[in-house]
Amino acid sequence: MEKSFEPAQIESKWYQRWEASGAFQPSGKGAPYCILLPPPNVTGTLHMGHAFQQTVMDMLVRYQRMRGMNTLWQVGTDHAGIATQKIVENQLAVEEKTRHDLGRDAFIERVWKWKEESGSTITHQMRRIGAAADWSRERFTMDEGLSAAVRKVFIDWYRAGLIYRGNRLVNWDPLLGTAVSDLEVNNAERDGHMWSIRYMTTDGAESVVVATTRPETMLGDVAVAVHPEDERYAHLVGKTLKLPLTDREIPVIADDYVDKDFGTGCVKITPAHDFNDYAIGQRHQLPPITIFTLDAKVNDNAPQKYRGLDRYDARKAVLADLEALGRLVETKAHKLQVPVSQRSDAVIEPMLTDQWFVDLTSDVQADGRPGGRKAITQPALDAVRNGEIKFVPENWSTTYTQWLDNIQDWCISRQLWWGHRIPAWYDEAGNIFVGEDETDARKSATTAPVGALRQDEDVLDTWFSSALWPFSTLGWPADGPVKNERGEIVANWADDKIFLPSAVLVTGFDIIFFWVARMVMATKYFTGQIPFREVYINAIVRDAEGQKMSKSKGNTLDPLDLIDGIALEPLVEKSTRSLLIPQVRAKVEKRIRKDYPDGIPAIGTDALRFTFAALASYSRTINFDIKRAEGYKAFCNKLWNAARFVLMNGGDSGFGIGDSGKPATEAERWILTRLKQTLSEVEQHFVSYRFDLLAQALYEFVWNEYCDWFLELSKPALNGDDDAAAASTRHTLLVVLESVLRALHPVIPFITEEIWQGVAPKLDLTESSLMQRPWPNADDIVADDAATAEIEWFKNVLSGVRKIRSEMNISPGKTIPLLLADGDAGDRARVAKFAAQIAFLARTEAPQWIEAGGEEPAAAAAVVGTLRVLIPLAGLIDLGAEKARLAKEIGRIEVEIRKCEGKLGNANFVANAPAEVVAQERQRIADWNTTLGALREQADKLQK
RNA sequence: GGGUGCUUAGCUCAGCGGUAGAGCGUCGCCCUUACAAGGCGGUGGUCGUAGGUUCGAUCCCUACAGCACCCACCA
Repeated sequence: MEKSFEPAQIESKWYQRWEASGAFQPSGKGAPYCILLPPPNVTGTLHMGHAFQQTVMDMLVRYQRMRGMNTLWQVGTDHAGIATQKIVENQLAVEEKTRHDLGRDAFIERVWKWKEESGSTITHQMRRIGAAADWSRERFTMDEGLSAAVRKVFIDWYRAGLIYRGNRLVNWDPLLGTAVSDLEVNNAERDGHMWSIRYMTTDGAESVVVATTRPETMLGDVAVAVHPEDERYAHLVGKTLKLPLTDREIPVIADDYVDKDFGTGCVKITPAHDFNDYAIGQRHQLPPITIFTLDAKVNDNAPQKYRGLDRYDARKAVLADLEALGRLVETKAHKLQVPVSQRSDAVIEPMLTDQWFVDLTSDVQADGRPGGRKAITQPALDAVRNGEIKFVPENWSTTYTQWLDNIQDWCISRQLWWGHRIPAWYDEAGNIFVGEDETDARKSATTAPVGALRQDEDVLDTWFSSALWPFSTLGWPADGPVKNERGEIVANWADDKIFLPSAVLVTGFDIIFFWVARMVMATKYFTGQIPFREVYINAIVRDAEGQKMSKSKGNTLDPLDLIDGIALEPLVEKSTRSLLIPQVRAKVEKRIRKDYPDGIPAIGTDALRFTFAALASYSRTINFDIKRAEGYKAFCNKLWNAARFVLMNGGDSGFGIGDSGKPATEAERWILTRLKQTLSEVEQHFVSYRFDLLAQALYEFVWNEYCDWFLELSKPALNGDDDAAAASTRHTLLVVLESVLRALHPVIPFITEEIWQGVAPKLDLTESSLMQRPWPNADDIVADDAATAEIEWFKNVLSGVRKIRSEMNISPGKTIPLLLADGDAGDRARVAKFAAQIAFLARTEAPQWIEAGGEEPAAAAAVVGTLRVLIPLAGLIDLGAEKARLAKEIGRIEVEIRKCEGKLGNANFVANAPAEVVAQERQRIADWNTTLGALREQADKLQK
């Protein structure tokens, strides 16, 4: 083995071998265990969030596979409608073309071509982090099988009356030219103004003042509303107002929606461009007037002079004209929330358009069939409420249920080209025909179409196909094998439905609504099953200071740069490449040069994964600190070197892993006991998804127990005279190492495999890969509490000596005499048993007992129970310093004793506390008193 | 407005009713034959504030303060 751990060489080798051997595919034995990869966008590249989330999934999958489960990690990518279409449109823009120049077919062909060329970047990057996923079953949301599922779901829901087409007010992105769902709209706080405008009554006798942040929409006003109980305006209700700048007259209406105390208490009503106003318009049968075109310019419903103006230009014009008319009463600064499209940053314009919706809100349809709330929403709500689906951490279920309780119908049509085209056709009379294709649509029609049929131009929301992921990837709805474009079988519902429900969904909280809830709805409806039993909501990865990672801040990290390392200049280049604003560029460059003056060191995949595990508590965010990762690379190196030691000294133990008898030494029986405990803990932490505790348990075991104590204790055993002890120790070194490699494999697969290959032959193991080994079962290991007590004693003795050495400044290399006094028969026996270990590890001469009443030289002392461990002072130790040290120690123990006495002296404590707590407290005080006695005796001796 | 978190060592975080922990940092001694990416030893905390429950509170309850995030929003 190399002297230190070099991740690069190891990683490239093992992943290929694993994948080629078919180790990532379901094994056919054991109970099914499935995890669905949240399909990343084909356009995407791997970021820290992916790397973290995928590490979590990979740990679970590898663990369950070792436990013998029939494990499937279902992977694939999402076509990501808007995002992908935008990328290709941007490419066209460089050629000064639009998608319309190409036409629909040519454009889509171009997107497919782009997808084939660069669409698999992210899946290749996934391999770098070691994802043991079944690539042979990789799917794409627009492949043939999944598209068939989309069509069937659309058609079935349509025929069940659960999908409808309607002219509704929707969130319209004027830049992208499509509707978007409520979820795809964010609110952004902007500095704006509040303008107050005077509207005169038709008779010119009176007026009202309305306030608005969007004065241009007055061109579409259909009323002014006041509160029904507002006495100021009661006499005006029913009268009409002259709408300024237009020749229209609009009524004053009364509606509860209006807040009497806000502003003037008068609200202008623009149903076509505001969701609240739309509702009011409906209540009062006021037909909406749309005043914008789909690209947000004023349309022909407005007066001539504003037509064709962009909405913001129209605002200026309207304000100027109102000002000129003396109708602008007030202008004041106002912070407002502006709805912004997540995908384009364009300000959303509510628009009346024809769209397709999934009914999620009606209880019963006109014809008596169940409505969407009953058929789709309620079952999804029940699944979580009744505990069939469990969120981890649990409180996310509140988020989920509250959203479903207040859900709106889902707008599923998008005015895009890239996506699943809606399987609906219109005849010349506007009748709708839905079916697999035009023929099917005609066939299933109840009325004969008028003239030719024309397919709906729109595509479905990306999340529509994502919602089907839990069952569409398994082959639904086909009744036979589903093949990919290369003719390979990727799924077969008849066999694969055993993987539904999957075990756990690992995903971010940000897509609970977009994806999680919709998967539950669709899967419940179409298969009658829940899609997954648990939802583990993973934390969001932030930078070391807890800031959100963003390119414009320059605090993003590319997981591959952490794995491979990157020099400063390439890092600067890469981080600033896509930044167009010079000031931002300069700021980012400065930050990177400050944060990474030497670039980023290569820490390797294993250390990165271990870091993710160690950070994955139930906390909502994890702050990724590269220092932490470097620490875990050191851990990998530690493991590596421990293995080197074992292999160098271990030789061939002469017997296989199964046929060891009782280990010969206490140290072996102790480390096996600790291994057993560690394995049980790790198993629990897997169940509760506490990867931080899991990583910590393994870290502590390897470093603080196996390396710090067992390896050190093994040295005198291996070099001693007792051949049986040496052979047994050699064997136990190997057995514990091999077990811990198995336990660590789900977290750090590469290094454990590499080391295991060296260890396996020594234990006559015949598997070709660590991946084929079973999970180490804690139940197979025998615990030995007596041995554990012996080793705890030993550690106390040794720590005592080390402390003296360190505090008295005795050179670590110097061998010193060691005397023992007092103690009991047990101490005698232990000293005899561990004499070689004590001498070796404490760097002392062979321990000498001072018999009772014997001559005792001035010495520094450590106390273990009644045993005094003495380092003679002569020439080594300053008497005054030792006295001070003892006094400090005595003082510390006296404080502890006083605390115990305080408790035990409290009658209420003794009366009310559980008996074992009282007993424990009595034991503690007894122990402290023993130690204190020995220390005082020592202090007396020194005094003489 | 509704909801959900968080506040513990210099930093990042575990612990969540009975002796305050880890990693990193920091200080001291050591290149001891697995590992200086290391070894050994140390320093460092009135567990956000104020009440309450309890024999006992960092942990449970209440209020308050500060910091995040999600949802819905008054024109």
